[in-house]
Amino acid sequence: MELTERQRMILGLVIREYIQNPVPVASKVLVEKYPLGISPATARNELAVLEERGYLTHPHTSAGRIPTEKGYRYFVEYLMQQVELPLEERLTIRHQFYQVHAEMDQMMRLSASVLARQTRSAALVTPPRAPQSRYKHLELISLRETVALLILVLQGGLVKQQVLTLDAPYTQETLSAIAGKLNHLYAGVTVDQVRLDVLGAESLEARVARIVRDIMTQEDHQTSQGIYRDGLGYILETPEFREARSLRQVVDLLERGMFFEEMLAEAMERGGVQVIIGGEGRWDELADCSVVMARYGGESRVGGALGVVGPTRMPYAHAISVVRYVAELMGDLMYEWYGY
Amino acid sequence: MELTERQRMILGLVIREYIQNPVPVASKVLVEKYPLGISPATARNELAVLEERGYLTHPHTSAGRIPTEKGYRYFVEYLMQQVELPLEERLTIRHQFYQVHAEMDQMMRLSASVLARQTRSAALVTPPRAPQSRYKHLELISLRETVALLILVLQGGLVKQQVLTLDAPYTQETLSAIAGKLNHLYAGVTVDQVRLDVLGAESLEARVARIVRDIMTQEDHQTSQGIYRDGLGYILETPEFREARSLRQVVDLLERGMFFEEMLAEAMERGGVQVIIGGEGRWDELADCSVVMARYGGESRVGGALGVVGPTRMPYAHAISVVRYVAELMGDLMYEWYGY
DNA sequence: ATTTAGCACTCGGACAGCGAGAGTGCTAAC
DNA sequence: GTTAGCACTCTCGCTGTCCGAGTGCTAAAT
Repeated sequence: MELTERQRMILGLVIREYIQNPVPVASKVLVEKYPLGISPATARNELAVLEERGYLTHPHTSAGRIPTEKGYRYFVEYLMQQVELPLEERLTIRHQFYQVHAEMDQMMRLSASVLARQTRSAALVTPPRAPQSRYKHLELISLRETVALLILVLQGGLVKQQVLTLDAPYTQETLSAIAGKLNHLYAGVTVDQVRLDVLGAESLEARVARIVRDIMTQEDHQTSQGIYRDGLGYILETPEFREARSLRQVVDLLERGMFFEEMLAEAMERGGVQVIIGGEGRWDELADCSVVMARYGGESRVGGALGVVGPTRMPYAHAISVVRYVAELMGDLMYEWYGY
Repeated sequence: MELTERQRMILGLVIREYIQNPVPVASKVLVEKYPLGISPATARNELAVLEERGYLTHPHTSAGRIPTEKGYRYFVEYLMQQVELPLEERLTIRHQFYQVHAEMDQMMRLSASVLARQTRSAALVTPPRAPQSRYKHLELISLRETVALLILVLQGGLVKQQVLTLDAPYTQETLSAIAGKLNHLYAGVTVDQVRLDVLGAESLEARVARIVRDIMTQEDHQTSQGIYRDGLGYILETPEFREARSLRQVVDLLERGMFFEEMLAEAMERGGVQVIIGGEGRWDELADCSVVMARYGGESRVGGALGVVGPTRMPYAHAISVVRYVAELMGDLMYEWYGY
């Protein structure tokens, strides 16, 4: 039931050929283009076997073969040789990262842009998230007499802000005092350790503390907020989406980015670069798409995900290399900046 | 050379009809659908005049009329009656804004989403920008021994952050002292008033001050950073873009959002809701698109822009109402939060 | 037992021709 | 100025035909 070496060879060639140019590949071009030392007839026999096994298929009787999802899967799993990204490309990418300021938002935007450009696919980057956010520092800054800006820093350097309308004028000193008090009280706590009962119920402290708790709660539960996207346009370039079929669906999906959270969960578990081909039966909208994604963020539990979305007919080897490299780069920088 | 009342009437009807369903409108359907009290032949004569004048065209000899850009322009300028948004719709929108936390990012995301959904078009929202950023407050928070988080608040509540790697361990107290010193020194200054010479060249203060200056400089010059987008998918739904022609270009343009900055400049000048039809000769990529945009942000000089991008065949009256309403709403909230 | 040559067969895509239908422009009458 | 009538034009969908590509099968060759 196993495939022979030659069959594997041929399968690989068909897929490579098809990825390179998206027309069904015929037995003839196969033997002409590659020195297999067999005749078209033999190739046809082998192709027939591969089709029977479910790795290839036929658009219609008198057409060449195109890969099935199973075919791609086999290719990615066993046939594709993992190459490290060529030095030149690594340098191009690395170079761009050097220009970025030490700020998470900028880095994510950049990552998305780099991924998109290098793979000519749509790219997504989610912000890093800790499983449990922890209080680090609070700051209250008076903007006007009765309006203050609340800045909450969570462990790991995530900064949240909110405007606060006060019921009475407060000086900066009073505000700073309140912030100082809460900083002392809440240093390092998680959301369920935020105790409100020690504060006067109607005091400003209590109100601020409630807001802090709300923000932390939101942060722990929120999904698909602040995802960075880029290269949506590339999707439109791929021939398979020229005739908009489910294109709208795909773009919608990318805009919402919901599925990504789900996939993220798994990527978190498994680690390494994940390849999801044709929605893998679970995401109908991604029927003709593949997703290559990876977690970034070192050994610790705080991290995010990033990846690209393209047609199933995607240069997997290259995409995987790029995704892996960018993920590593982001991980390194995060470590450098935040220490995890 | 002026149009007669009846011609204006007919032009309006043709455009309305065409907007409602995108097939060339024929003389016959015109007289059948609307009680003009004229025969198809008369209508044809009038249509011929309108075509001669450049308000309408013909895809081919035996087809009905479709509006030209000039036609749309005339429509928007003189024929379309400006209606206020129906109460129900206003409530729907307003309701959504009540759920938002008092935070700029969230509000912009929400605005984009609301605009997109209500107009079924792509929507863009730029962040508010002051012509000159002013220093408000600085905070240095120790993350680890040799890593600190720099948080800079600009006048108006814009928060910038950056990670700082220190050359030696500093305690939180030392950092706070430095921040306090700079806060005292730089209260309310613009970027060109940031003086570095009063600080020891090699001190951490000086380094922080330089970073502050850099951030402010960047903020004053940066363009099209942090634009929020939504509803890109709607573009794909419009029949005129079904057959991707310059679709790619349009999507690209939206992703980069560059043109928006340019348009913003003008919108800033003129005020009110701007309508740019078919790129108006200046943006080729927007050939079949129209943009409805407005400035938000009260009388003061700090504000941003928001708008929607759809096909030239766009329900202008509605789009304009929605854009105006959302702009007002954002302006109000900003005033409430930040006082301008 | 595998490989190969040969050949019939099938299917899609391009092309041309055709007819129907829609809608105009023109002319002449109202 | 308006309208009826009519010829004319152009698109669109349908049909039939042809061509070429590529397969699957069979029988011969290695």
